[in-house]
Amino acid sequence: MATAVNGKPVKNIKTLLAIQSEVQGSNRIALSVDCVIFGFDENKLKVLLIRSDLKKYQSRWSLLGDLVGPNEDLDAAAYRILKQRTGLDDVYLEQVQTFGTVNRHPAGRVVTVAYCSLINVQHHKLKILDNELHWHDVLGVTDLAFDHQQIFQTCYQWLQKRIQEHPLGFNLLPKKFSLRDLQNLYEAILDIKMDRRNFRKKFFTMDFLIDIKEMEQDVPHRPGKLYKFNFDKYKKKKKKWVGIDF
Amino acid sequence: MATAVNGKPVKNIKTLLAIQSEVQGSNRIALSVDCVIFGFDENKLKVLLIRSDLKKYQSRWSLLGDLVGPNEDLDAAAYRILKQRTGLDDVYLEQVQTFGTVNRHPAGRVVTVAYCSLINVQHHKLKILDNELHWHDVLGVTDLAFDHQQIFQTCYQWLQKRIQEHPLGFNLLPKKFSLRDLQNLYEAILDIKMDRRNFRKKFFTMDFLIDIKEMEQDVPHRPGKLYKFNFDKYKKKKKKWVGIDF
DNA sequence: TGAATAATGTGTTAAATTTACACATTAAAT
DNA sequence: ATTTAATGTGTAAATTTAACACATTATTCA
Repeated sequence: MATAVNGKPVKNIKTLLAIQSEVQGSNRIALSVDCVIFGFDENKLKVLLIRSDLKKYQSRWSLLGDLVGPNEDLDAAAYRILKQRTGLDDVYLEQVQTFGTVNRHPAGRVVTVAYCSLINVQHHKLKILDNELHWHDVLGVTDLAFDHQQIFQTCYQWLQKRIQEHPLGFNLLPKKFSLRDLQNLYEAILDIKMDRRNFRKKFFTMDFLIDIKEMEQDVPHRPGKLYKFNFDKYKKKKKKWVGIDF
Repeated sequence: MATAVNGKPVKNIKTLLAIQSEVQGSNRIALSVDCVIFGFDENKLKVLLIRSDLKKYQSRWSLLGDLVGPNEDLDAAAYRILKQRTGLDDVYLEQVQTFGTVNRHPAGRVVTVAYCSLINVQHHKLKILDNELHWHDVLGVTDLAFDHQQIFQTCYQWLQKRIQEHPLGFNLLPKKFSLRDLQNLYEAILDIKMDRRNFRKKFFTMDFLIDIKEMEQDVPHRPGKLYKFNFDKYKKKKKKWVGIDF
């Protein structure tokens, strides 16, 4: 902040106290976090939704959100909401975008920050089911409450881009996984089919997969090899991408 | 928002009125926008900074920021600040990230949303110079006030990535530009040297440059051809990028 | 027990893209 | 007219991507 407050320029040098009065004054806005929690199950990308509390939107599904506390870090609020709603912590969680249109929420001025998370549906069973919390197939998500459809779309597109540039996907898989598991994941998130041979070649060339010399169990066909992702090696290699492309 | 407010779960169905009381109650936070305005001049990337108002940070440079008004759209606040500080509108402006650590600002709890802008220094002379507003070479920016160094770094990295995926750069150039102008721009923003022949080939292959059959004037060497960017063609072609790469 | 099934695992080749690099051309300056 | 300092063009090698086929392995079922 600088020499103007809420549009009114201030010519004289302001003291800390003067700015404090502005910060503590009427220039305050309700701030919320909305979590778009993606999961992967039965080779499909899912998203967690709950029923909206507002009667006007009673029949609508909405994202998992809550107000940010006055003494709560923004990131902490996102993790709190995820924990409260699902009982889970220690999962990947990233800020995506802030939505701040004046009339986006019927209860008044609420600016909301969208966060994304990816969790493994099978390995993280939901412990809380209030407000009909459950997984929805992302391809069938329509007509969400408030501006949540827009927030969801933004996060879905963000995820599709992000997963091609960072190894997010491995947080959705068990520690040991087959290349088929990995490909199913990418195909589900990107909603495309990929060539199995080229997909393998791609990941082997990247050289972040560790062959753990184990095979799949209890599959009704030839079992595939199992791999682990080499996070340490990835962190060291992080390449500086240069390549104009639009 | 859903069935919890500020960490306290709410079991019964809440009415719109009840939620309104939360939104209008004490759960409100000062919200600001900080603009990181990049410019290009003399083949160098610059950024606009002003002197901080706070005595504690008197000698520090800071970003252009202000509180968001209770009835002001978030994007509108960013454009207002840019306009107020520079007199300019109709420029490219994008949201980058929100910073919400509790103690990030000495005046109290202020969550800030960072926006980026790219303007042409030579063609947009600053009309307002309060608080020693002027262009700083980005490579020499250190020790900004508050957490502005972190915000600046985030925006700088964002810009370097963004300019490789979207034709932002053309907003920095005059409508007619030479390929040398374009390359200088990319080299300045990415802080690297590029091969002139391959750079040309890249942009000609993209096929978004229009040869306007004019030459540079008043250059102390062989004048280069001038081009325009074909924004219409770009909008139509926008490709869906698929290519796992990390 | 062995044939059918449904996966995994491995190349190979052509096309496209990226990288490295060299020389002729043009206008201005001397 | 010569020098200078750019622009403008092209080619060849290396790398990456895309399209595509067949042998292998474990299971299932007749």
